[in-house]
This record gives sequence, structure tokens and C-alpha cells, in this order.
Amino acid sequence: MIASPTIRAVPFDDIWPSDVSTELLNDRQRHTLASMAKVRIMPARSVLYEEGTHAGSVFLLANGVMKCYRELRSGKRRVMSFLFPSDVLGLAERGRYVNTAATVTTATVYCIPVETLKESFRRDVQLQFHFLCKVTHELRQSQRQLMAMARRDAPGRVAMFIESMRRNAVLRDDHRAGLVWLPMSRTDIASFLGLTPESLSRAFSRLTRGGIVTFTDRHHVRIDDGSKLHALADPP
Amino acid sequence: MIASPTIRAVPFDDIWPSDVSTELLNDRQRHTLASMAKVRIMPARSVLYEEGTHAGSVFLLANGVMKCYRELRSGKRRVMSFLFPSDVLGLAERGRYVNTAATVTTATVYCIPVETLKESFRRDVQLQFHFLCKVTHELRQSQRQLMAMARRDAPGRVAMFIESMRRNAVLRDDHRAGLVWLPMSRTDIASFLGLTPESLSRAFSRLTRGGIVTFTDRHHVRIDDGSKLHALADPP
DNA sequence: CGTCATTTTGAGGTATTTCAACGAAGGTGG
DNA sequence: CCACCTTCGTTGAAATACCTCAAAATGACG
Repeated sequence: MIASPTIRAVPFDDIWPSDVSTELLNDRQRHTLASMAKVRIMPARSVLYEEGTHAGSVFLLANGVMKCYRELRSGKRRVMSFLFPSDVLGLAERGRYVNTAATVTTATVYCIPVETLKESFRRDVQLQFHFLCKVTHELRQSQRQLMAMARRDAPGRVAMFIESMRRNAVLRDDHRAGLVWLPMSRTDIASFLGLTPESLSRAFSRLTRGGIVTFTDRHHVRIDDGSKLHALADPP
Repeated sequence: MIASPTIRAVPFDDIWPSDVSTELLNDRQRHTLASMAKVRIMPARSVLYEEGTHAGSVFLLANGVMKCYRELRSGKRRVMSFLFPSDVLGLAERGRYVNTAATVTTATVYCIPVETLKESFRRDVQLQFHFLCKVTHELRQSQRQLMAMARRDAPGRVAMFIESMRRNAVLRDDHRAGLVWLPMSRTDIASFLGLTPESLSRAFSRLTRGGIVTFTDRHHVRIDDGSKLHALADPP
């Protein structure tokens, strides 16, 4: 049996005050979503949808990590966002996806035809409200990223990224040990932060040499000095 | 008599395909909003709400231009976004506004208590849908800004800004003449683009010397070579 | 276990940021 | 209505930071 899709608790409270009843999907809503959706289990590094193609579906990431990126005319790619379980994908404009979405790890995705979703919005006001919350959450995330990008210094951007990943931390075995999981490649992180891979590498080693973090392996970083990290992350 | 608030046509169509009927507010919905809202007419450079205060209302900008910014610990300010008629303000997290909102020009704002708004969401599905569209629009805008910020070169950022302002152009007398209105100060633009005012000034004069734009006065720029401007604005 | 892509390290170029000073604009009060 | 003052905007020269180019080392994958 396949688990029902869930929408992480992003209470409207986060946005605007609300009552508890709206904070989580109830069973009926989960069933509604599950019945509308087609489930896709995708291997790592595979494309879910491509920029510019007809936006026929909205997606709910149930499991795994994904990324959204845009192709630049030089052929380079710019990573716009990383996505974690319960995040919504499928941002479009004039019926076309604005990004390309691909998996970073193995992922489980619920694909929901937009017409079907809109139809159920009409019947279930709270369901639509949840999507409003999700999009608002994405907007806050994007604004946070904007704050990070406004800074010119690489170590500061990297510090904000690590803190952001710590917040978004998918709960894993090693999470409690103060370890932060960075499932994506260095190249992807650099692209996301608007840095070259070389600058990112240098920034990481500066943080390491400064006794702020330690890499146990390429995808796990331990925060040794949280206050120093936060001081770097806090925009001056 | 006071005009009813309007929500600019940001069809969900822009996001996901939809039928025409959802593209605009109907008279009933406009009346609903107008009856819920308290109208505020504010002079230029006055604060609507402050970062960190209780987020009791959502705002609809009916007229004028506003900006949202955050205070940094150094005392500097970072402009997060500029807002134009029909834009929604009031982004919050855990019941507190995340930005400070202030007028750039004289502005007319509709203030809607969140509880009242949520109440009417329950009765009017389409109204909620419009807000979903608005927030999605803000998200796209934010991602576009993110693309601009990823670039390191000032002229490129400035070119993207001018094109963005041309799109957002409030329809004015001089709009048709190829003039773009930049109502905000140089300092605000620089802060928004993550540049120093000096760099912004140099970037503007480079664009001017390159025959790409001409400033008729400090707040009006004429695009002389649209293709060159676009070439600069298109991320490489 | 070998091949290939990714990541790291090094040296030089170029852009923006600083720091400082001048000129212009807008708002206030006489 | 004009003068003053304050704020904003522009211009110039030096410093810092990142980017580019090149090459070695590490790790991933078949």
C-alpha cells in the first residue's frame, strides 16, 4: 500500500493567524489528494518536467530531495530552489513551467492534473487553503534566499545556506548528532548560491579552518560553533 | 464614493490553465472586499506596518507605489520588493510581519483584517483563488529577482531592473512614449539590487554612455536600444 | 578496478566595494 | 519668495573579493 500524500504543517498561522483546525490535512483530504494523484517513484538525477513545456500537472514531493533550475543561454544552469518532502512543485506562467525539475535523490512524487485539483478546490475550501499556505511558504523561502544573495561575500552566503539546510533538515538518523545533510552536489550548491564551484570550495574550507564546521563526508557537515556560524549568516 | 479594490488580472491561467471566469474579480467580490476593508490614504514616505509587529491585517495596494524592506543589524536597510497597484502586502510568519512596508509615493491601501478575510474565503472559493494567484505572482516575481541577483555584474542587474519596471509599469501618460517610470530613490534601487549606490550610479551612466537609455529626469528613463538592453538583461 | 566526472588548490585579472569629496535636489523656516 | 540646511546622487582613486584559467586530487560509478 502506498502512503497518502501529506502537506507539512505550514499553518496559516505562519502567514496570518488561524485556528488549529486548518493546520493539518485531515484524512478525507489526504484521501482526496491520493485519489487524484498518480504516484511516481523516480531514481536520482532524473527529470520530472522541463522548462517551457505544457504545465498540465502540479506535483507534491512525498519523499526524497529535488531541485528546480533554469537553463541559461550559455548552456549553464542556475538552480532556483531545492525541494524537500511535502513541498509543492510546478510553478508555471501562461500554462508553461518556468523551471525544470529533477530529482537529487530517489524521490516519490504525487502528480495531480491541474484541472482535477482546481475542481476539488471548488469543493474543498480547506484544501485550497493548504495550497495557499504552501505557496506562501515558498515565497518566504524565496525572500530569505534573496537576503542571502544580496550579500557579496561567499562565506556569508554559505553560512546562510547551511543554516537553511539545518532548518529544512529532513529528519534522518544522523540529524540529532548536529549533522546537517547536504544531499546535493557542490556544483548545485554553488549554482544555487550564485557562486563558482571554486569560490564555494574555498568558502567551505575557510569555515572548516575557522573551526566553525567539520565535514564528516562530502554530504554531511557538523556544526561545531553555532554562534559563529550564525554571526556569519546574519546579514550585517 | 470610494472605488472598490481591484485585483489585477493574474489569472491562475498564468500558473495553471483555467477558465476565463476566474481571471477577474466580479462585482460581488469587489463589493465583498470593499466592505471588509478599511481604506487608508497615505502620504509618501510613511510606514504602513513594521517588521515583527502583530500581523493582524492583509493589505491591498489600490493606488501608488510602496516598498517592503528589512532592517539589518548594522542599521542598514534591504529593500525586498517594490509594490504596485493591485499587489498584496502583509507577508507574515508565526503571526508577525516579516518586512516593514512603507509608501514610496502617495498611496491608497485597503486594510483587511485576516480573520475577516479568512471568513470570506470560506464562503467565496473564487476569492481565495484570486489570493492564491496573487501570492503565486509574487513568488514568480521573487524568483525572477533571484535570477537577477545571481549575476555579479551591475549593468546586468540594472538592465533586468529596468525591464522589470517596464513590465510592471503603472499606466501613466508618459508610458506610451517608451518612458519607464522609476518612482523610487537611487538608494532604494541600489538596496533592492544588492549594490552600493555608487555602483548603481556608475552602471546607469555606463548604460547612458552606451546609448542604451536616456534619463529625462531622475525618475524617468527612456529606452533607446531595447535589444541591447535585453541582451544585457538576459543572463549569460 | 579502471575510467570519468566532480572537487579542490593555485596564480592572475577584473569587477565591485570602500573611502572621500563634490554637486544637486528637496524641504523647512524666515 | 528666497536662503539655508539636510539628504541624496555623482565622480574619482585604492583595496578587497570573486572570477577565470589551469592542473592535481579525490570520489563516484560501471
